Amino acid sequence: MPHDLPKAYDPTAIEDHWAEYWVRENLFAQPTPAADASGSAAAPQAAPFTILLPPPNVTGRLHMGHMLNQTEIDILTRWRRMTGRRALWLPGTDHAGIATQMMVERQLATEGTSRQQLGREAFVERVWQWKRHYGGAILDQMKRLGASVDWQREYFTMDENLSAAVREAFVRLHEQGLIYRGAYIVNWCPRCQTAISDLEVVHVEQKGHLWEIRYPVVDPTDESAEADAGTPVVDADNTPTGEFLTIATTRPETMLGDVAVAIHPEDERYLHFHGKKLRLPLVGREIPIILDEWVSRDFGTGAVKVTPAHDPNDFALGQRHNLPSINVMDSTGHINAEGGAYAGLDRYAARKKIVQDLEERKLLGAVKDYTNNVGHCDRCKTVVEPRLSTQWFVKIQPLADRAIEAVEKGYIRFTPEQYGKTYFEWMRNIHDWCISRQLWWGHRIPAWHCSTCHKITVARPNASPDPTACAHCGSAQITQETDVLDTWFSAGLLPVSVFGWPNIAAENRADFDAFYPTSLLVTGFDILFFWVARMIMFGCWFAADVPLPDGSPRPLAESVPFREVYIHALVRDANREKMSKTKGNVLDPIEIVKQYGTDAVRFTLASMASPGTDIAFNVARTEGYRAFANKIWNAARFLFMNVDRAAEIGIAVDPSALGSMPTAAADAPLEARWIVAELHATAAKVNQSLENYRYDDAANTIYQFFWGSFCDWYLEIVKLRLDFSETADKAQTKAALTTLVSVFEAALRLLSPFMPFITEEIWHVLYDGNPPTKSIALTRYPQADQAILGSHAPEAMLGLQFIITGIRARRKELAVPEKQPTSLKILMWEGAHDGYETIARNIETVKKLAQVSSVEWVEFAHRDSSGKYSALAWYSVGPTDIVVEYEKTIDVAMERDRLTKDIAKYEKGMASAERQLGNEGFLAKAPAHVVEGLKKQESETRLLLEKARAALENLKKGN
RNA sequence: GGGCGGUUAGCUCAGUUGGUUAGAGCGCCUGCCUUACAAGCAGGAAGUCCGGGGUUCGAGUCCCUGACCGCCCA
Repeated sequence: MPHDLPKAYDPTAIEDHWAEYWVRENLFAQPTPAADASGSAAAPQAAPFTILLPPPNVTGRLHMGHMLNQTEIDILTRWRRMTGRRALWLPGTDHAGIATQMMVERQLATEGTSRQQLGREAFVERVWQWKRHYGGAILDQMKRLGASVDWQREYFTMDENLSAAVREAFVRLHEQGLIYRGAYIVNWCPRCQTAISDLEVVHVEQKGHLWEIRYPVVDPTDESAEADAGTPVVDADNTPTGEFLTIATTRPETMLGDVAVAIHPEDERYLHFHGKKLRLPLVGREIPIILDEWVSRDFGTGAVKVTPAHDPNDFALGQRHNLPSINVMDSTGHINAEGGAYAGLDRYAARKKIVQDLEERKLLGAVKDYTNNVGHCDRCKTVVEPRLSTQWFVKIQPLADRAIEAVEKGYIRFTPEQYGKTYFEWMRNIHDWCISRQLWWGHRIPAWHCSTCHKITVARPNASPDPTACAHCGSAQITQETDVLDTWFSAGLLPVSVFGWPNIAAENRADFDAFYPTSLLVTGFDILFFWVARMIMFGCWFAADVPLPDGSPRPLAESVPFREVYIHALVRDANREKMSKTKGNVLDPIEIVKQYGTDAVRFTLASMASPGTDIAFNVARTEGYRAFANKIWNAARFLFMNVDRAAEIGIAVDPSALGSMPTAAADAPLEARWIVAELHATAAKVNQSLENYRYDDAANTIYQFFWGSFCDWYLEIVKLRLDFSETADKAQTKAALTTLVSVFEAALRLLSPFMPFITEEIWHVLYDGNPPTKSIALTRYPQADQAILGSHAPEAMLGLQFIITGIRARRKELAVPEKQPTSLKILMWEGAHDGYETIARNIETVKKLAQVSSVEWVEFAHRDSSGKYSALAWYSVGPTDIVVEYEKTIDVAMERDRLTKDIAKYEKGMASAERQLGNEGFLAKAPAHVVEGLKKQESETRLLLEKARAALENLKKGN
C-alpha cells in the first residue's frame, strides 16, 4: 500500500487526532505498582520518574508561562519514559480560594445577588457547580497540547482525600504547638475582605507625601474644654501658641488611632520632651511621649507617631511599651466609630479631610513629596491596609530549619544553582505564616470555638467527622471557625497528599512507596516561596513520619518532596517586554498553536529554554520551526516514495533493522557510515543535554542533525544509491534503503519528546499502520554506541563536504548558470594529502552535488607549476586545489579583491599563530594538543597564503 | 537599604574546567520553481564580545572597577 502524505505539512490535520488518541488509549497512565506475593514490598521494577504538574488555578486559562512549563515537563517526562523509567506525570488543579470566590461573586453580581444573600452553604455549593461546569478548562487545553500526563490520577485540591490531608496537617501542627491564633498586624485587603500573607503583597513605588503634623504638648494646668478636644490655644492670628512636637507621617488618617509619639532617647533635639504628654490633634486624646531606640533620628522629624493597630512597627512598639491598640478602621477601609467625626469616611477621603482640618487649625507643618513603597494586594491590586486582627499562624521556624538542612545537605538540588541562594536568603529570614483567610471557598479551619469556656477544640475526625462537644468543658455549644486556610497550605501538601498521605497503612501505601519522593519539580521562579519552599517544609515535616517500605525510619534525604528543582524564567514578548493585559502584548498559546502547530510552538520554547534566561517569544522563530516540521514531513515523503519504488522490484527493509540504533558495515559507503556516526553523536549530545536541562542545546542539536546533516547532505547523496532499475545492484540499493529508513526512524524517536505529534504521525505511516507499539512515545530513546562515536567517517566526510562547497562557491563566483554543469580539474601535488583518496572514491557524489560533468586528475611535481594554469581559474579548497572550468571571461578586479581579502585574512591568522608559537611561555605551559593544533593550523594557513600570493602575482602577470 | 542576574552579529540568544582564527536561528544581499520540500535549494555579507584596569604564555570566559538594564526581598 503506497504511503500517501499530503505535499505540505498541515499540523491541524493531525494534531487533534493524536491528542485524543493519547488520552483515549490512556497511554501515559502509570498504575499503582502491584505488590509481590508476600504482599508487602512492591515487586522490583524500573526506577520511577515522578513529577507533579504545578497545579494551575481551576479558574485559569492556559498562558505562555504554562505552555513553557508544560513543554519542559513533557519533554523530560517523554524522554525519561523512553529511556525505560516508570514515568508518572501527575496533573491537577488548585481550588484558588480568592480567585475562584471572586469569579463566582462576579457571576452572582450579574444576577443581582451576592454571597451574603445566598449564605455560606449555598454559596459554596454554587462554587462547586461552577467548578463542575467551567473548572479545569485549562486541563482540556493541556490535553489538546498532548501533555503526556496520567489523566487517571488527576487531582483537585478540594477533593476529599486531599482535604483529609489538609485537616491532618493542621491538627498535627496544632498538636505540636506549631499553630497559634492571636491578634497581630496582618496585611489586610479591603477589597478581598481577607487577610493575606506577606508573599501576597507586592510593593510598588508610589509618589506620595510626607506630612509634618504638630502635636501640642499638654499643659497640665490647662483644663479647658478646648484643650480636651485637641484644639490648641491660638493667638490673635489664629496661630497656635505653646509647645509642639512635630511628627512626620505618610498616612495622616491613622493618627486617629495614635496612642503615643516615639522619639529616640538620645535625640538631643527632644531631650526636653522626655516625660511630657501630647494632646492628639482632632481627637483630643492625651498620649505619652515614649523613648525607643528603634526610632530613626534621620527619618522625617525624628518623632514618630505610634499607631499599634495600623502598622507592624508601631504594633511592636506598642507591645514593648504596654500601649493600647485603637483600631480606627473597619474591614472595608472606612473609618469606624473610633474615628469620631471622621467615622464612615473612606481611608483616602479621611486623609484629605484630616489634612484639611489640620491646616485650618494651623497644625500642619511642611508637606514634602515622598516616594514610598506601598503594599498592594497581589490579586486585586488594592492598597493593602496593615490591620490588627485575630488570625491563625504557623510557627514556621522548626519547619524552616529542616527545609534549610535538606537543601544544605544536597538532598534537593536547584537548577539554575543561584536559586538555592535565593531560597536560603528567604528561608533564613522567614516570618511566621498567616494561614487564615476570611473567605468561604477553601478548606475551613478544623477548629471549634466553645461559647461556654471560650477555648478551642481542634480535632481530627474520629467517630463522627466533626467534634460535637468542647474538648475542654464538654459543652455542646461549639461552632466551627469561619476562616478557611490559605490556598498554598493545601498546595504545599500536594507531594504527600497525592500519594495517599495521611492514610498510609500497609494495604494502601504502594503509591507512596513507589513515587515519593518525586524526582523533579519544574516551575517558575515566581512561586519559589509560595509553593516550592512550602512543599519542602511540609514534605520534610510530614513525610518524615512515614516509615520507609522496610519499616525503618525515613531519613531527611527520603523525606524531601522532590530531589531536583528546575526553575524556568519568564516568557516575554518579542521585544523582551513582560506580557500584560494592560499592554495588550499577551500571546495566547492556543492561537499560535492553531497557526503554526503545537510541535512548532513547543520547539520554539525548547530551543530558547536555556536555564536562567527569559524567553523572548518571537513568532518568526515559530515560523522557522514550522518550516522545520515541514522539512521532516517532506523528508518522510521522499523516504516513502523510495520505499514504495523499492517494493515494486521486491526490495523491502527488514523490520528488525528498525526500533534500535542503526549501524553501518565497515565497507558501507562513506555517507552511510557518516550519517550513522552523526546519529550516534547526536543521540549522545541530546541525552547529555537533557540530563543537564539544556533544552536549547538538545533542540538545536536535533535540528542541526535533521536538517543540516540528514536532509542537506545524506538525502542528496543517497539518491545516487537508490537505483531501482533492472540492472541495479539490489544488495546495494537495499543496504542504502535500510540505512535511510533506519536512521530516519531513529531520528524520529530522538525528536519525539520535542515534537510528539508529527513524529507520531510519520512513525505510524512508516510502519504502515502496523507499529510495534501503540505509540512512538512507548519506544526506546536512541542511545549512542561508544564504538561508533569513535568512527573516522565524519572526518572523511568533512573533506568531501569541503570540496563540494568549494566548487559550488567557485561556480557562483564565476557566475556559472545554476543548471550548467562544469568540468573540474583536481590538482594532485607530490606528497598527496590523505583526502585525495576519499575524493576519488566518492567522485560520483562530488559530481552530483556540485554540478560537475567530468573530473580530470592532474599530477604536479611542484606547487609553483600551478602558474601554468591561469590564476583566474585556480582555486584552493582547504588542502585541495581545483580548477572549475568555465569559459566566461573573469572579472579581474573582482578576482583581485577576493585574493587580496584572502591574503589579508591569512596574514592576520599567520601573525597571530606566529606570535604565540614564538612565545616560549606558550610553548612551555600550554597543553601539547593546543600547541600541536596551532602548529598544524599555522602550516595550513602558510600554504594557503603562499598559494593566494602566487595567484595574485599570476593575475598581475596575466594582465 | 540588602541580595541576585544580565550587557556577544540588524533581532533573539548559545559559547563547558581560560586554549587554535567567536557560533546558531531569524533577518539581510545574490542566484535558482534542480522530481521530498519556494514553509525550499545554493552562495554570501555581517561582531571594538558594554567601558577601564589587573591576573596569565594565553581572557568573551577569572579578579577589581565604572556605566547601563532587569529581578527578588525589606
